[in-house]
Amino acid sequence: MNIGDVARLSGLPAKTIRYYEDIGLITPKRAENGYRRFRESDLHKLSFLGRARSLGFSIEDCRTLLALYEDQSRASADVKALARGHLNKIEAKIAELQQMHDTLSHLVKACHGDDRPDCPILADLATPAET
Amino acid sequence: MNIGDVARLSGLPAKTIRYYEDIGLITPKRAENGYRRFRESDLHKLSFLGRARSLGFSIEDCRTLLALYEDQSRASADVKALARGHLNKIEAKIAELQQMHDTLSHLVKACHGDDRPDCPILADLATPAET
DNA sequence: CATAAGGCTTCCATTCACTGGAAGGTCAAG
DNA sequence: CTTGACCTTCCAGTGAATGGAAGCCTTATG
Repeated sequence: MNIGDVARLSGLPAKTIRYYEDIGLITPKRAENGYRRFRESDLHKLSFLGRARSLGFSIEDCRTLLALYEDQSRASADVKALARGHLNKIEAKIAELQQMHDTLSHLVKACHGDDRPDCPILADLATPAET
Repeated sequence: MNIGDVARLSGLPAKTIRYYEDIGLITPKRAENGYRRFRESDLHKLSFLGRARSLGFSIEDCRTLLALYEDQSRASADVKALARGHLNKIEAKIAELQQMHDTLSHLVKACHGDDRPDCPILADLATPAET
């Protein structure tokens, strides 16, 4: 398979696939003409990576997950710990965004939004933080 | 005031303040020795920027907000539209993270997390997307 | 007066995970 | 033979800083 084929099948852009080779996540063979030649196992890895990335795992996490996946003697505890750690980060990020959201939606509601300059949003921004 | 003073007072790192000058958000004067000389108005702008950034506004949004803030004849509708747009992005991001969170926490719960290799998290990642 | 500590300057590189684009080689169809 | 779709590499840019090196400037102390 050429890169266009695995791109279609994995749903990843060809650029991204080349990048993944660059950073050593996959190591496709080369044909005589220099084209990358992908095997089923490469495609499988790429799909795995795409799914892991869509769950928000970092590239380094993906590297670890791939290694665990291929290690037949892995402990599921290791996978779970990694996922749990990522989940914690997601939760922290959601909490942070929720905080922004609450503050901002309050301000947006308070702003009458007409052609007058008076604006509670700008007033808040101009006010020293009250943490 | 030197950069260290405004850094302390605004809560922003000196590096960040220099960067803000670089991209034209502030334009402090210079003393004879080459040091940046900040005025009260610069400090005020920096605090404004810090607060806006903490609400997640992009640098370009901050630039616009600052311009609106300084435009005495602004329409509050313009500020509100910008904030509303940002709020939409926050909501989209929260929804995306919440989706990741739901999927991942389900998987984490399903993983027994012991020393056996069997793992529903890896099984999910190895499964083609079902979108 | 010398020196040491701390503050200031600029400039360059790095982060993360791609993405865009240029310049050029390869291949199959008409 | 040419067109167009692929493929290749390499370089640069994204956002928003952050880290570090090399080298002035200032202030306090011995």
